[in-house]
Amino acid sequence: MKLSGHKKLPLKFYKRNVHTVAKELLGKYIVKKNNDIYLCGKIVEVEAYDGNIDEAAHSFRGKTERNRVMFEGGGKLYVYFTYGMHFCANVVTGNINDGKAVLIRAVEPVDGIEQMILNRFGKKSIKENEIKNLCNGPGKFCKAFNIDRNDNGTDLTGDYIFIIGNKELTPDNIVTAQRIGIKKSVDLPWRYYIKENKFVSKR
DNA sequence: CCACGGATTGGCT
DNA sequence: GCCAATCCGTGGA
Repeated sequence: MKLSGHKKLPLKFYKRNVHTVAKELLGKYIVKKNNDIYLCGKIVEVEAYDGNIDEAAHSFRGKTERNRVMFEGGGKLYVYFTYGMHFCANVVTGNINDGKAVLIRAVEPVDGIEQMILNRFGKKSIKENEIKNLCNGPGKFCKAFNIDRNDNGTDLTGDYIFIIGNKELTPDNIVTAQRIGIKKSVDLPWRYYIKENKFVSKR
């Protein structure tokens, strides 16, 4: 795809309500420069986390060394390590000290797919019907995009990791559902994904 | 100070 | 469907 055809999202985009940002991130393209090539994926599934009222949010009990990026204001990438082996990436939203972020749960591979395959499986190619397994989960997405603790705190208005697109890309068929894999605040319907998209982690 | 368990994944039954 | 893998931040003692 042509990166030049889309505009990089400005800081203003991120400094808004976490649910507004979550839904508007759907359909947009997240880009990461990796080994001189651009990895690009269409965001198809996200979850909102709000430290004020959401016990499942890392920010719920206040700022710590681990979650401090969640408090640095909209437009940063918050990356954390979990289960002893996986990384998950979040787009921080709102203002400084809000403690709100959007977890990227799944993307549809668009560009740099060979490099994603290499990052995920350490080999050059996979079967065509395995492509949907490249980034259909928060840990899988980070592995494919080579996102780890070094990327925590990345400024998304820079040219290393950023998100591109415009308002027209926002899908009109967004499903709202309960979040996945959490034990607290399980009833909050804060998971959003594109209806019938094959690259969503779970339907 | 230390035991617990997690915003997950993949392999095996 | 079930469960092990494998760190390390965090909360309770």
